[in-house]
Amino acid sequence: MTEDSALPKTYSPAEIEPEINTLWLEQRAFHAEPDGRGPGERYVIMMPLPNVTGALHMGHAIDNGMQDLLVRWHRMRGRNALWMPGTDHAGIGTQAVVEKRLKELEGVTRHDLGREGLVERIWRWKDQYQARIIAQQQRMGCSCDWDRQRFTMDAVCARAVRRAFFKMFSDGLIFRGLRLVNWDVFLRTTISDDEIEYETVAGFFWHLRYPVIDPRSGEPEYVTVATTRPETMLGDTAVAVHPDPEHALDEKIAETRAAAASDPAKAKELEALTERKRELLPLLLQLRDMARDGREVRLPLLDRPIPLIADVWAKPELGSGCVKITPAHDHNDYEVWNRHRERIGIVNILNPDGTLNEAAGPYRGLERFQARERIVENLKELGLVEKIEEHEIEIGHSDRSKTPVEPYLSYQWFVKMGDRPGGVIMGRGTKKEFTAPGLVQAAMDAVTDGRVSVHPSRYAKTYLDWLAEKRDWPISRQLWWGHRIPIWSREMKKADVTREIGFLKSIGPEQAGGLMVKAVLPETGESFFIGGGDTLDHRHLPGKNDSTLRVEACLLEDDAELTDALAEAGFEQDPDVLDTWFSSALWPFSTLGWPDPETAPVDAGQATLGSVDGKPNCLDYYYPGSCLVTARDIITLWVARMVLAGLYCLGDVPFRDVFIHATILDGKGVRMSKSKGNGIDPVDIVDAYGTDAMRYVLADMQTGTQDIRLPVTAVCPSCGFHNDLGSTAHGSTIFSYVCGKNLDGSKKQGSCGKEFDVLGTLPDLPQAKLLSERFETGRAFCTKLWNSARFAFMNLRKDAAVPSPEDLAIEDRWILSVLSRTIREADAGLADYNPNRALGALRDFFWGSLCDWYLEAIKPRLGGKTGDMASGGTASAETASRVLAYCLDRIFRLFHPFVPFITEYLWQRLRGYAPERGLAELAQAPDSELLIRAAWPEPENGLENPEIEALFAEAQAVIRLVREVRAGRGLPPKQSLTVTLKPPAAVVERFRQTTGLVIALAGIEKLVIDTAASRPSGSVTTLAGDTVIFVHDLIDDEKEKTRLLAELKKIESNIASAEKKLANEDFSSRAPKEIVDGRKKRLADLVSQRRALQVNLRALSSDQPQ
RNA sequence: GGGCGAUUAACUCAGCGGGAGAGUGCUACCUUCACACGGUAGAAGUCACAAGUUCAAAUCUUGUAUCGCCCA
Repeated sequence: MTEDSALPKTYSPAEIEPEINTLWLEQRAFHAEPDGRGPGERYVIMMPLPNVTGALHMGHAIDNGMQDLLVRWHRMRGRNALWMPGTDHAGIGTQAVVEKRLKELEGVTRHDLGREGLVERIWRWKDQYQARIIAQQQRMGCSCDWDRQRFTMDAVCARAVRRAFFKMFSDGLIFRGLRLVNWDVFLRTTISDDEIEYETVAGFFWHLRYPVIDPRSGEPEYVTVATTRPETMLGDTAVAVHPDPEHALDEKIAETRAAAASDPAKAKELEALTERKRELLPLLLQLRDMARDGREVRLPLLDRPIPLIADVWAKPELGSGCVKITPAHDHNDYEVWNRHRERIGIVNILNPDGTLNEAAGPYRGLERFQARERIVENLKELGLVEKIEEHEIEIGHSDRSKTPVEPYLSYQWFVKMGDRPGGVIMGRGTKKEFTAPGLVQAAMDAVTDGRVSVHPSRYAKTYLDWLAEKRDWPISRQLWWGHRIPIWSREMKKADVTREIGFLKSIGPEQAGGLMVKAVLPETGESFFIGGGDTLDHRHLPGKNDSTLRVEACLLEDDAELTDALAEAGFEQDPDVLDTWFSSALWPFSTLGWPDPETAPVDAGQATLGSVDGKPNCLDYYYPGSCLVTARDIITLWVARMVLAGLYCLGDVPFRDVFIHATILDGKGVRMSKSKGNGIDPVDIVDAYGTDAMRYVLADMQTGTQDIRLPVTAVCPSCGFHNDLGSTAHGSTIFSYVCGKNLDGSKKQGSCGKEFDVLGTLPDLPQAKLLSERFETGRAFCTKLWNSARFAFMNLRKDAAVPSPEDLAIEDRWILSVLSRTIREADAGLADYNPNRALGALRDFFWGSLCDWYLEAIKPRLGGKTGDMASGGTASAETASRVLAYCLDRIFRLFHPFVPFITEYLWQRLRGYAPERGLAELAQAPDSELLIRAAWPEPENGLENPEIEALFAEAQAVIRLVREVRAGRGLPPKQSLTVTLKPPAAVVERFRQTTGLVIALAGIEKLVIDTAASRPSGSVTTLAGDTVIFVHDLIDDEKEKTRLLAELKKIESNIASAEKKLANEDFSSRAPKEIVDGRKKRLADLVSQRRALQVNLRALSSDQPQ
């Protein structure tokens, strides 16, 4: 190639990125297949599947960026690297979004469309968003195997879900139970704890009076209870008082007294408590005795007698000291009910849609908040409202529908997570089968014994703490979008079971293997497995002959013969679907075709999961995987469940490592999210700065300790002014801003002052695009990489001869040495999940060593003739060209996982400019058609040379000092200088070796090296260690004398402190020898510097030549 | 209330027992032929606070304050 065909002058990511993407996709560069590489040579990452609720955000950008970094690194290291992409159906999230849109755009509800109709609409939504997500991921350079992408509801995953459920059901790990759940009255489904957003709002404490039934003499007429939700009183089944109020109060008083010692505010509280004890305790004791006596109060409005009970949930230091108990509508009260089941009942007053049911008597049919008003009004009329206090309350809102969540009593399906009698067989039927005490324990053990290691390790504690509670996992959702629970059930008399399900005996053996029937006695939860087909066994059914049993049939497949037969016999399929996490938990192996990759029903055009050409199938080959990469908020939800699902289904952990990366925050340290108006779309960043720039910055900020703060900039849609949201004033809403308006009301120059919105939901305001200027660093880096490559390409000699070791100049040997150390450091950083460390090492090498020093050093060699070489010896333009080509080859490879597009693009050109890039016996650099498949560089121990590095560092010091003199005096760079070096005789040869370098890089015209030089008149003197540098013809001697005296003073102060340190007996005797020696050396250096300065000063004073 | 993390230059962050670092920003000079998204040089920090351990503390221990996250 010629200089004419050099790179374009400017780096333009928008031009090169699509071209490179096409190249990779055409070459199927991301595709992975089982081959001969052994278990230690495989690298597998299952993408934490983004859900199809919406587009990707910066959280996905960091998550995918980290995964791609690891996958590209391991792929280049020669691993058979599979990165499995896919998307998650996100049951509630997606259904909520689609339902909301239906209502907004078409004014219809899901009940208008019906189950099938709604599901069909959601599939359409999913197709649209899945395509968008994949497009986003491809723009981010994700090197996933697109031939294998999965969706949690596709045929392969659905089959795995069905199998896992059937297996768990058959093992007695799945049961149906009555539980108090978080109910979303808008979506009419239960939601998990982590789908609730808590918000503190102003509310009230209503103090209600419940009349005591038949009060005896001296007894109170009323018991007062306080509540924030008065309508729940309709479901009250008891009033509780503390069983030992005196002791409880004393404890509280003691605690407050201790705190009051240091906090004056507590003193007041202490006083109030003491007062309360004096006034209230007698009443509480009396009520406690009444409770023990079995006395009752009358529930107003419904006129229902309810018992007084003694329970520790009643806090004597709060409110009236008594608390109403509403087991069906409050989690704490539910626990109270569990403790007093024999005395108190449980009454549900709500319908699924949030209206009151028949248990609410006269209030039935009212919406919950209407009922509240009516009830308070009626109680007031009866004189039963003692007082109303203002009170801040925390209200949980469903983060899907934004409506207040109601605790609600309902039947749900659960997985038993705790230890089981006889244990649980894990990986049944596999070679790795073992018995664990229970599912959760198995998952805990895997982390405790190191089969799964968490990075950073502190997150292992989060994982273990959460699992240690061993809570059962609620898996049913009252939704239509998801995997429907494969249970058909009906109730029947125990005596009739044999006759009623006898028809099941007639089914064929094939279907029988996919059928499991269980009978449950609802009152106690006792159950018995009847089995399936021929094995039906009715001998040990629970309950009495006239008991009603619930018979549950679980089907492995939707076999039409079976479902028809069941329907005919009055069985109905459960209407609920499974929690999304149930299918996500199987992701590490459902994607690989579990339970049988050979028959996995992959989509048309996809790579098969079964065995090809005698190679292992994907499941055998790629399971267990290598690493799970995710953010920490998902540890409990997902990581733990994947581990236990993998152990349960396959007997082995799903991955060896868990890499928890940073969370993306905005400039104020607030978690970035679309709904908060601070969410940046990664595609906007890519448009503005390029993918590589984005990835570079994210990798550079991933350190393992800090979260990633990205100050958010809004680009004004009216004038294009960049507004930092942290310092811009809001407009008419909290999601709008005024362009250029500072928080103090002043206006920034160049701004238009018009209002804009950042959410895109305010109809009257234009929406601003959100960026972060933090990414400029990344673009600057890419530009530097581009320009340095451009320079190199213009100078590389295609036909350059391979240098032999003696051809190498000092700068050649130096850069090769530094490069090898850099590779070592980059590897260490990557292996330690510290991209910042790896990238830092690479950048320091590329920018700080290669560009700043090596390229500058070889410019004269590249441009000049053989006789015009900068650093003497046998160095030549050809040698420089070869070394440079080798360095570029290494650099492109090393940076590739971080900035894949630009490196691949430059690699493609480099192959033309320098087809041969190895250094013969010194170092190999085999070519590769694609950089993505090129071999990862290894450190070259033979090239590392500490002596050369030290020699080069000495030359650098001299160069820097001369530059400092130049800059300090404002001399133009063009002005050539005459310099005399006066090194100690012992090291003079060292400086002779680097003369050429110093001349070239310090802009020196004439350099004299003379161990006996005296200070030339008018020269500036400076010191590099104990070498004196004279820069000629610059100043008058008096000024120089003053300057030298100042410098002498500084050195003497340093000497004093060094001497003091060494004189300290404790230091010299106790500190390690190398530290003490280091100090001694430093002191010696200082002393010789002082001597040199003194010599110069004498020369100035006496005017005598030295 | 319990747990985890953070607090280092104006900003964003490294360093985590032995001379305070980087990038951005700032100042001065430089459009020299790869790069002004650049180069050279420079200014800039009681390493949150307090006590302790140590010959030596930004670094280890304890406590305090502030901020963030997770769990109840």
